[in-house]
Amino acid sequence: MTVPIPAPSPPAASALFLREDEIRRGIELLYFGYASMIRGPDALLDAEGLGRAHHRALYFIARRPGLAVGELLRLLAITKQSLGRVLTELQERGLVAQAIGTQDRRQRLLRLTAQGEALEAALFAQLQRSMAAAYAEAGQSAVTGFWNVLIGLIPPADRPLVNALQK
Amino acid sequence: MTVPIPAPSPPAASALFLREDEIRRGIELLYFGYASMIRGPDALLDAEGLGRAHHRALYFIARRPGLAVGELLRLLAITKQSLGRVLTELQERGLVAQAIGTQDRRQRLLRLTAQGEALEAALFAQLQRSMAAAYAEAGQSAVTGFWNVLIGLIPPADRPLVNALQK
DNA sequence: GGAATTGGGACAGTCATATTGACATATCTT
DNA sequence: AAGATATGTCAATATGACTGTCCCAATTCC
Repeated sequence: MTVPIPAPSPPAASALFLREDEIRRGIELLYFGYASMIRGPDALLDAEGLGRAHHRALYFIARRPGLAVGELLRLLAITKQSLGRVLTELQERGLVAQAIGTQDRRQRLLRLTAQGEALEAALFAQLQRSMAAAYAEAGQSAVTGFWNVLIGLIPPADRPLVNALQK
Repeated sequence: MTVPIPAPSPPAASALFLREDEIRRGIELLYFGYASMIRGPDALLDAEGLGRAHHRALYFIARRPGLAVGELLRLLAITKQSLGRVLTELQERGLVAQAIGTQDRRQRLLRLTAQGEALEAALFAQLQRSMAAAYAEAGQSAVTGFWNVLIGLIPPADRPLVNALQK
């Protein structure tokens, strides 16, 4: 097991956190933490007859109103055929609306309707409940560490895409 | 020189770390971090003709050799019909073996064959590469925060199940 | 000892979400 | 005018989940 070891200087504690058990602990917590979070909105989605794929699309459209279909595709990392069905359904239900791009008229800019905003807000409230509770329980300094490890998991090439979600 | 150097300006969680933007940041990083991690072994799985569901089963059987089918079901949080197909395939390929429980002879205790261990080790190496790099980049104190927030996401009732994976 | 419960397995049908491949149209770039 | 890009659509397929039902063997309860 060859792992990158940061540097020789810091005493004792620093090398230990790359042991297999520590790695497995991180994998498992990431798995169960992620699963627990996304399970929150399931009841609401079921009641609407929507799935998690619809939620992901709603989430990013809410986060970046006016994003183009191609940007959403890159965020979701699925094929346009897969997204097509989801987007069509969301539009048929009046949750999402399209507008033709102003700079590039080939683009279709997506945004939520008032109805879509209401649903997304309700879904978000479920995620928020989990996340806010976890933040509060762990404390602010833990949150910084949480973010930094997760950023480290994302391939550098993908980070600009993720960071662009922040205003 | 003493500590792994984080990226230029690691965005710190602000004092108002419960604001909507901070919550959304956590949701997004958790989403992309999780997705990035589990994408690592995909090429290997494809080459074997296996899917992520097989990997999850292999992972937990490797982690807890001799666990019963019911325990695996609780970890994966799926139905036994869903697990049934996965487990059958893994056994047909000679990656997983069953033994009758010693205390309770109704139980089927699962473990990896030598072949299964070899495959799981290769799959784990992929996960490890991501996670070790993220740990090294973020630094040890970040890892503690990472764990603590993730633990906070897991409903208290489920935590014993997760913690029991640690020896 | 008999009844109820539990652990595991199996069959059948369905659904949600993803895939590949091919093709079409409008628009932008050069 | 030619080529690239953004989007949409049709068709077929795969994966991984679901519900519902039935079954057997072993354990536990009374």
